[in-house]
Amino acid sequence: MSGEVRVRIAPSPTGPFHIGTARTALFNLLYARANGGTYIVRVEDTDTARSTAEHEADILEGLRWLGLEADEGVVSANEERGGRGPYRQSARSARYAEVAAQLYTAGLAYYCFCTSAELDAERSAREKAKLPPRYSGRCAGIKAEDAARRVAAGESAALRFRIRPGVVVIDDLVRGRVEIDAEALGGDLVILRADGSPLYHFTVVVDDADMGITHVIRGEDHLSNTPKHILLFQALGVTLPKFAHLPLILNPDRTKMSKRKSQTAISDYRAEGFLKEAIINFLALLGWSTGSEDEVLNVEEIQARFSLEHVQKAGAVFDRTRLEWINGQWIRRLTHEELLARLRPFYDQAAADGRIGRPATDREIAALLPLIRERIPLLSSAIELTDFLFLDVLRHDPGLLVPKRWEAATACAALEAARPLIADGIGEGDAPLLDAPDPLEAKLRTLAEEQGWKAGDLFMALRAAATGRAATPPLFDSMRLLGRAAVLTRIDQAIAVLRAA
RNA sequence: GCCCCUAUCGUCUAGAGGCCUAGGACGCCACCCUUUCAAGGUGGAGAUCACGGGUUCGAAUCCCGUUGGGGGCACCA
Repeated sequence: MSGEVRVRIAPSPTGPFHIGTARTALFNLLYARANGGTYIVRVEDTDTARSTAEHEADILEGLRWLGLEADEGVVSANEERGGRGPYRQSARSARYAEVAAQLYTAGLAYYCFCTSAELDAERSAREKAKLPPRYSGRCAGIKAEDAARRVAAGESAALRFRIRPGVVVIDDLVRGRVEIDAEALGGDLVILRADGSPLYHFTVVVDDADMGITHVIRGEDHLSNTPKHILLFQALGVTLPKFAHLPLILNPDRTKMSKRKSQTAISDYRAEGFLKEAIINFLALLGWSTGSEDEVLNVEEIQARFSLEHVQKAGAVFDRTRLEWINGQWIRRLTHEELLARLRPFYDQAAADGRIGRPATDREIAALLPLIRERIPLLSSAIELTDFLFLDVLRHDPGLLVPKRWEAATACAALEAARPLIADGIGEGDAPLLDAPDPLEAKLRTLAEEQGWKAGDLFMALRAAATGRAATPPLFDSMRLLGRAAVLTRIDQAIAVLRAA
C-alpha cells in the first residue's frame, strides 16, 4: 500500500447543491489533483425523511457542470464508478449493521432504552441548570444479558458507542494540533437509531474507513465533532485519515452562509449566467490564495498552485460583487464560439418566457457578440441589453425620448430631421460596422451642428426612439442590426408619442 | 452554559522577526477615453496590522491575557 491520496466529498441530498458543498468539493478535487490522488463522491442519504432523488440529481448535475465529477463513487442516478462501494449510504445498511454489531460484541457499544421524551427532559433539565447538554449514560451500566433479553423481548433500543475518557488530539493540516477533552463530547454517542438506521457520525467513519479515505477535507463546522470520529476510527482499529478543516463561507453578517441570508444554490447562480470558470475561480480564492498576486486563473492554473499551506484559517465572506467581476473577466476570455454557445440557452429561455418577441438565430447572436461581451457581467444581462432587437412593438417612454437639456418639441424636431438621413443611410439587414467610420454618423453630426444641438443629445433621442432604452450597445451598430424598416417605424412611433405628450 | 476555532483596508487577501512610512484585487471617488452603458487606462481615499502585556537590538509576524466574531454540543447531516 503506497501513499496514494484518496479524498472525498460527501453531499447530503437534503437540499439543492449548496455553494459551500461546491467549495469543499473543489478543494478536495484540487488536493487530489495536486497529489495524484483519487477524488470520490459519496452520497450521504441516511436521513430518508429529508433526502430526495431530485436534490441528489441537482447535486450530481451541479458537480458535473462545475467539472467536479467523481473519479470514483456516485456519478449519476444510475452510475457509480469504483470497486469500494456502494457509494450511496442508503445502499450500505447491511454494512453499518455489521460494523455496529462488531462494536457491540466488543463491548464498545451498548443498548440504550431511553425514550426521546426522557432524553428531552434530561437535556432541558441540564440546560436549565446551565450545564452543557450531555447524555447521562443511564443505560451504560445495564448488564449485557439483561439488555439482550429486553431487546429480544421486542423492547425498542438505540445503540450507543462508548466515548472513552481522555483527551483526543486532532492533528489538523490547516489548524495544527487541536486538543479536545472527550468529556466535552456530549456523552455516549447514538450510532444506530431504535429502528436500526445508522447516524451520521457513525456512517461517515465506516465509509471513510471502507473507502480508504486518507484525507478528510471539510468545513470547519465539523472540527468540534472530529474527536467522535477519531474515537470511532480507533474503535474500528483502522488507520486514522489526516484531517484538514477549511474556513467557513460566511454571510455578509459573518455567520455561516445560509439559504436564509444568501443565495446558496449553485443552480441559481448558473441560471443567472455565472460561468463555471468564474465560480471555480472565485471559490478557490475564498479561503485560499496563490501566495502571489495572481487572481484570474483557470482550474489547471489553480491545480498547479494548490496546497493546503495557503489555506486561510478565518472564515471568508461571500462577496457577490467580486464574483460578478470575475465572471466578467471570464466572459471576456471566452472565444466567440464559446460565448455564443453559452448565450444560446439564455436567448431560448427569454423567447420561451416572452421576454423577447421571437427566438434569436445563431447569426444574430454572433453579430451581437462584439457589441455586448464587454457590457455583460452575467450571461443573462445580454437579454435586457439586446431585447429591443427581438421585440415587435416598443413602448416608448416620453421621458426617455427627451434628453435632459431638451424640450419635447426639440426632440420631435430632431427625430423628424434625422429620419430622412437614416432612411438613406441604413440598408435592410445591415451588418454592424465594426471599425470603419459610419457615414451616417458623420451626416447626423453635421445635422446636429447646423441645428446647434449637441450630437450626444441627438444620439440619445435616436437611441431611445430605436431601442426604448437609455443604455444600449453602440447606436449605429444597433440601428443597422435592427434594419431600416424597423428603425423608421420606431422613429415614427416615437414622434407620435412626443406629439401626443 | 460548556468546548473548539479565529482576528491585516468595507470585502477577498499578500505578509512566515528587520525588504512594511503594510503590497495586490473587488468595491468606492476623480480624471482620461467616449453617442449611452460598459470595458480599458491613470490617480486617489481607505488598515494606529482588535486591544493590553511580554520576548527581542528590532514584532503585523513569537508567547500570554482580554475583547470581538464564528462554529459545535440531536435517535439532523
